[in-house]
Amino acid sequence: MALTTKRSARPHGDHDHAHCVTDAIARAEAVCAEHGARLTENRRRVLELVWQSHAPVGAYEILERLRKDGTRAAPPTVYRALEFLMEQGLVHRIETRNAFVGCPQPEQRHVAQYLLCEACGDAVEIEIGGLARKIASRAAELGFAVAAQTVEARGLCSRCQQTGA
Amino acid sequence: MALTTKRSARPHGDHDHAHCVTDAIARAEAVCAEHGARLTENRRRVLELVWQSHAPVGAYEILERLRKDGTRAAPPTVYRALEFLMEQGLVHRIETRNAFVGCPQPEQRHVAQYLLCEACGDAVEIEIGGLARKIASRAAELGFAVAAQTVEARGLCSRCQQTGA
DNA sequence: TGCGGCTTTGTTACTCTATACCATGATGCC
DNA sequence: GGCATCATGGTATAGAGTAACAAAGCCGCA
Ligand SMILES: [Zn+2]
Ligand SMILES: [Zn+2]
Ligand SMILES: [Zn+2]
Ligand SMILES: [Zn+2]
Repeated sequence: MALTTKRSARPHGDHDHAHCVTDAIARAEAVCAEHGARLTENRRRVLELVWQSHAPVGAYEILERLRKDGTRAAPPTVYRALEFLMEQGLVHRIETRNAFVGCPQPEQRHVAQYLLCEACGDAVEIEIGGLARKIASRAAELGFAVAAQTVEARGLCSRCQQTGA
Repeated sequence: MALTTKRSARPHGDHDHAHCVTDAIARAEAVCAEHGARLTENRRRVLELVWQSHAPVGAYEILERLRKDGTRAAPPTVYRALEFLMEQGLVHRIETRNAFVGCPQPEQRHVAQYLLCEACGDAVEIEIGGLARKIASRAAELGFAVAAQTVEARGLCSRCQQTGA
């Protein structure tokens, strides 16, 4: 039973998204093994559901999908899995949407920076060189010690700009 | 009936906070006049309540305080006022806290960037030179048109670092 | 093999945040 | 005064997140 199709994966379906998912799971296994953490069935399932699309997905949407599998899940089930996945760096939270998205680079810890398309909902994780450092160093000048950062830009992706015009 | 005191204003009460509030209101009047917008009694009151502290305040906390005034307010009352105040640039939303804080520079539109202390709750609005531009230009390289940005850094302010140590 | 401690999950019941919707009232322009 | 527009009141409900406690699974060790 395929979780995803090329069509549903990305509004602009131009890649083999099934590969995104299987690849993400495989890498998650490796990351968890490395960390000595247990990627249980629930956690793996939630990760798959998060990876169903490149658009951030809400916790309650995950919950619905879990229930369609026949499992009787409640909110804590989902939130606990998400918490674990975030601790492992496998999933990031999109603050401006109260939603979650899979990380394409879980092997190395990083500050996540996002471009969020307001038309198609897509989220693209980027890393602007020196940006995180710049924020931390400016904060340090003010005596502030940065522990975590959130950088999210909203607007229109290139595809949606063309479509809308 | 004074809205605020020096003590309650900032965890590290080292300034005349009453002045912050009256100044903020005065400038809000000017900004609204400039925009041809109406700073009604409700909106002014909500703005005052937001300015009660330099820590972001939740919508329902504002609601409680409104009710203590004797007014029978409901959530939409608060959210509508906040929406208006944000449109006018008088208030910013802190995404990582689902809370709102007054803008110290409402006269000129800008992207708000914040340092958020996890110990005392204080929010300091900063503007890191070139940061917004850098984000927008990197996005543009990827064909993405940025409409709005969120930049929030969490950690410890200088005072709380000393206190904790 | 069975015991004891730890981690993970199930379940219930909330709290907090935010919005949809419709009715009512105020404002200002002609 | 009539009318459009803006602002508020008020109810109900949707959406997001957590507290608390019980049950089950896993692991190392006797
Ligand atoms: Zn994909
Ligand atoms: Zn798009
Ligand atoms: Zn102040
Ligand atoms: Zn502090």
